Amino acid sequence: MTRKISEVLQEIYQRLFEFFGPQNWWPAETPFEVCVGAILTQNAAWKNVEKAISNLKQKGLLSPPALYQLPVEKLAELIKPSGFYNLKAKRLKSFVEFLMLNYQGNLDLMFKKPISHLRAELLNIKGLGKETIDSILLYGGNLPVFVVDAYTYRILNRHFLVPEETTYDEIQALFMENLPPDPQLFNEYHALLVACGKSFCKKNSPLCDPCPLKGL
DNA sequence: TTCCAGCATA
DNA sequence: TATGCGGGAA
Repeated sequence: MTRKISEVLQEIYQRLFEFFGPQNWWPAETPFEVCVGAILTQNAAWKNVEKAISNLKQKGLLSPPALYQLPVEKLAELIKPSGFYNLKAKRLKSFVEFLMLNYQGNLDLMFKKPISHLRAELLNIKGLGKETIDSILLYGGNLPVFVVDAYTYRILNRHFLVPEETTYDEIQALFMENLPPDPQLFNEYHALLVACGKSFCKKNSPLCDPCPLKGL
């Protein structure tokens, strides 16, 4: 008797929530801070991103107009702790330019666009990939988009729920077609998968025995 | 020395 | 498909 995917996904969520509790994502004061954090945290530890964001905050630069004016070299210097700083400075500038030129720097306006249109628009910005964009949509815009990341893939794959070659879109569809389209649920679910990935489902030496998903 | 809330390029 | 990008923490 093979269980329905939706039941398995619900059980994963329940187990993780009972073990870890609410994760309170995304740690940011404003939607714009979510966007900046989403770009800065690309393949970087969040602790280091916090330092970079703190630098921007201290200088009063954490707004679309301020970053729009700031030279990319200055920006790179300030976000150094988050790593890949020259690259990420360009990416931040690209996003802010997009936001200023198309939405007058107004994120509320941007998030009013139909999700599929907006997602396609954002995908055209160099340096914004699917995970970054979906994080912005879900955590910045409170839109019902499921965020997939390396932890999500690893956890599903190790439990034989998806094969090796599964794509981002396929994993995203798996969640979105088998769960109610609830932003709060998607918010908590992704955050819990990250928590599980960091604590147990590690890249090289996974701790399967004490993992809350053991025996799934 | 590894690894991190990825992405673009060749 | 592999590689560059990179500082900071474990």
